[in-house]
Amino acid sequence: MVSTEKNATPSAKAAAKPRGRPLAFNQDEALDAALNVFWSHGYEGTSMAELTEALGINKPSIYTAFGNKEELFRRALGRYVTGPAAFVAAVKKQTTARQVVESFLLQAVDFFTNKDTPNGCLIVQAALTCGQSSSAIQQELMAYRKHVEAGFAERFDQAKADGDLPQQADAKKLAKYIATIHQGMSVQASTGATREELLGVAEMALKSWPTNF
Amino acid sequence: MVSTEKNATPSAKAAAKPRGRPLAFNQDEALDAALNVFWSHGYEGTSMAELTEALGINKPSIYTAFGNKEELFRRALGRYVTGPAAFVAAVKKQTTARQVVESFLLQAVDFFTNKDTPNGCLIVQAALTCGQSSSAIQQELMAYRKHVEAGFAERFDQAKADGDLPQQADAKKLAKYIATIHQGMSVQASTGATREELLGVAEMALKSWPTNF
DNA sequence: TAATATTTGTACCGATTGGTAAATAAATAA
DNA sequence: TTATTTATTTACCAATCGGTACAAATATTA
Repeated sequence: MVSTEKNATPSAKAAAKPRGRPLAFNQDEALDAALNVFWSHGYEGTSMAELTEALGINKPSIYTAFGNKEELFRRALGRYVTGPAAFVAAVKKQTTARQVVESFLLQAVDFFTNKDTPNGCLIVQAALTCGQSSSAIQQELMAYRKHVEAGFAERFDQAKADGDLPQQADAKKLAKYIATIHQGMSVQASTGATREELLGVAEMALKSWPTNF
Repeated sequence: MVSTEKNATPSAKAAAKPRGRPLAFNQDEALDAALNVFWSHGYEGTSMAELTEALGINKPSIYTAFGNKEELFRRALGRYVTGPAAFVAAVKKQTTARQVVESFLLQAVDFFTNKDTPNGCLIVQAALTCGQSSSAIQQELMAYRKHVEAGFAERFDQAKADGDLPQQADAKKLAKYIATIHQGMSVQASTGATREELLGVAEMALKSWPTNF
């Protein structure tokens, strides 16, 4: 079920009036539905038949709107990164490295065990589903992971400059460490770990965090 | 290519002489080949076509020998657990909890990055590949993980009794912690992490291990 | 109204999925 | 040899995969 919605607001930059038959669904709602399916079953584990049912849209409409399955996944992934998983990029704004990683892991626990969304991380879930086709998707996901990890490493280098991490700290190593914890918690969550159990894991992982004091 | 091999040794308990046409392949070698494919691509990511090519055996022979794809996976999984992954159960024989977990993580690093085998852990790899069919396989893998984790928890309880873990230590929590590290390292390994990087992760993870001294 | 543009539903495409029927080949038992 | 048993080969099965041709439906423009 996708609600029909007309853009009834005549804004300043007038939206060009569409010529033909109007879309019977909302693109963003459809993408969110697709995201949920991919998030649950991975890329190759999701069939077009599942998608048509979840989106409430027939296949040809999906193809005219999004291109193909791979493009649909990319669009859904974009929604994921800027939506529910936006906290991953946002935590770097915390004032100290310690606060960054603590905020990251604790938010990840809540995120992974949120009752309203599939358990675990879409990117970890989809990255491991690899039938040697879809290698393009796989490499893209790997690149994204590397990007996130590099972002944390940069943040930790900044922390060393700020003086809230010891000079001898290895930023890349620390980044890979918390990425590994994150991915491990994702696997645990997608196979049934509870919020309390993951909080215990995060707490233990934080104990080994280097300090200047 | 699978070598033909007759059981030429007339042992005490005489092996019943087979009646019909002899098998043209060695079952254990075939299982090892199947294990390698499943290990690389997961359960659903592996097709029977890939298996026939990797084993060098036609499909009907695979089906008469092993039943079906699911049974073949189970058999391969058995070989995995008692073969290359046997160290997981064996490390519990170490004399202290600290030695158990240290030995476990360091061996896991070498195991995950062994050049002669696929990267990462078959069980993590296959557990996340889930197209809602094969839920039987998925639950079996989850049960196995739980079993391993429970085994570590038991070992840590023993360590508390032995006095090499503090009395206030939470055995289940510690077990889930190292299981999470293990799974995270597996994801990292299957997406390209090097031995040195994983050693860094393991080293950091060990820093938070509780001590009595 | 008629003409045009776009989306929809139905029905289908070739390729691949896991799995098998049936004939043939290779062994032992009589 | 002949009968029996088992394994192999070839060729095929229905179901599903991602993707699409085509015509009916619904909108704007003229």
